Amino acid sequence: MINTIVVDDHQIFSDGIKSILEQVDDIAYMGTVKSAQALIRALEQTQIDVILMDISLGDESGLDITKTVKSLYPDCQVLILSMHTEQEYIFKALEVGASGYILKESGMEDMIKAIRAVHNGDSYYSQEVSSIIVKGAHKKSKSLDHMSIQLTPRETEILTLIAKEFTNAEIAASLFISIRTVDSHRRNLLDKIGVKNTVGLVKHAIKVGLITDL
Amino acid sequence: MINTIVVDDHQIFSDGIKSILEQVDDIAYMGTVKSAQALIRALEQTQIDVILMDISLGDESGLDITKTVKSLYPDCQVLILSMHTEQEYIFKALEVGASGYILKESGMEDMIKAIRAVHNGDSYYSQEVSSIIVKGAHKKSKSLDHMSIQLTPRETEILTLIAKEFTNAEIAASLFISIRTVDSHRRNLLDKIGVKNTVGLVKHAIKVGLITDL
DNA sequence: TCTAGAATAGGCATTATTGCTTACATTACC
DNA sequence: GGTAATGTAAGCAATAATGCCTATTCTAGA
Repeated sequence: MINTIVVDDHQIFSDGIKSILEQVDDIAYMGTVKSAQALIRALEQTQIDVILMDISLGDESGLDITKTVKSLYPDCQVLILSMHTEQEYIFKALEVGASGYILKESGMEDMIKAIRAVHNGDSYYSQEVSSIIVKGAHKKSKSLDHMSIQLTPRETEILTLIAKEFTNAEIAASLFISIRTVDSHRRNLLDKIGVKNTVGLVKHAIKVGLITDL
Repeated sequence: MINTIVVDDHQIFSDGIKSILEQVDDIAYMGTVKSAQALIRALEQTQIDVILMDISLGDESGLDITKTVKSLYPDCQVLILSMHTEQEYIFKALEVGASGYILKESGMEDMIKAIRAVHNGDSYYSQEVSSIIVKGAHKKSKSLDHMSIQLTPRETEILTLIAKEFTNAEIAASLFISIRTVDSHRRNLLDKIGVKNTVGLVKHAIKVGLITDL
């Protein structure tokens, strides 16, 4: 049985989904929520397998919600239901961790197949969406192998100490340099590695094997 | 060939070490430094296998230096040369990552055996030190299995988001609670997990498998 | 019913970090 | 001899995190 929940603030549309899903044996419709807040609450209380997410929510972005949800509940699959065919939306959806993207104009067969697919751990994109992805794919072939970020020896030293829970002041004291220098290195590291804070630095240090004992 | 360096500010003593080591075929004496600063410089320039560390350095603690060095150069082994037989010193040395601890009153055979042992990845403690360790061992049998820190569901959510590079403000927005609440949770996490900053939180999150994709 | 734990939230102070920018010395390489 | 990279350091501002404390609400369990 696949537990599903709908995130949508268009009453009529979600009613339609409900009546469709209730006719399908292996899919359980657990309800509709109209806001991110309500969704989080529902996830905390109920075991949800697949979220049917409307991408054009009122003031909140369905994509942002997706990102948060996937962070908290990675096992919960998100299927985007959208009216938008723009590449930007579709790729953004992929980035934030959605497992599928179908258009609201798709048929109910499409949606049911998609729900089963994403619950199964696969991805699902409807015909139109697939062709859009293919078109834009070569542009977005950015290197996912960021293993090859070149740090200088000094930067490596600094990063190692950061990942050992040293503060900048402690690093400065250990290496006999000014805190300002450690500051500079730290900022350069954020830039080079492409993360936004200490957390990202630590994860990179672990990723590249700079520290082994967690 | 085992490259060794001596950290000691007692000229006569280090001269003695030098003359002993120069008579040993498989051990190279690379010099003596009198301060942490000089040691770090030397490590940056030369491949050092074993550091012979005087624990009773003038104003700097050999133990603190050891900790820093082991953080930066985990493959570099530290052998403590000490006059102190107090349990406290010995256990502290173990904690900061020293591989061996011998007393200055030990014979040169002891020291040479110790250098070879730690270079080989083993530990080495002279007779007296061993018996002191055994005496104090049962007291210090603290649980190394900190896998069993019990976090509440909410704390787990917060920690997950922290480890995903969310700031407190972003977490607050995601979960629809006040920043102050996230603050509180964060402080409780630091307490519970027993770490001093965000870095420690992230590493714990990884350790217990809260986040899988680095 | 009383209590302990959990989640919530705020006050207040201090320290740490990030963001943006500039600068200088050294080394290595062309 | 010029140039790029590296390591060093700082000014200045804003945001984030940490430390220590109190307090309220709610719920589960004794």
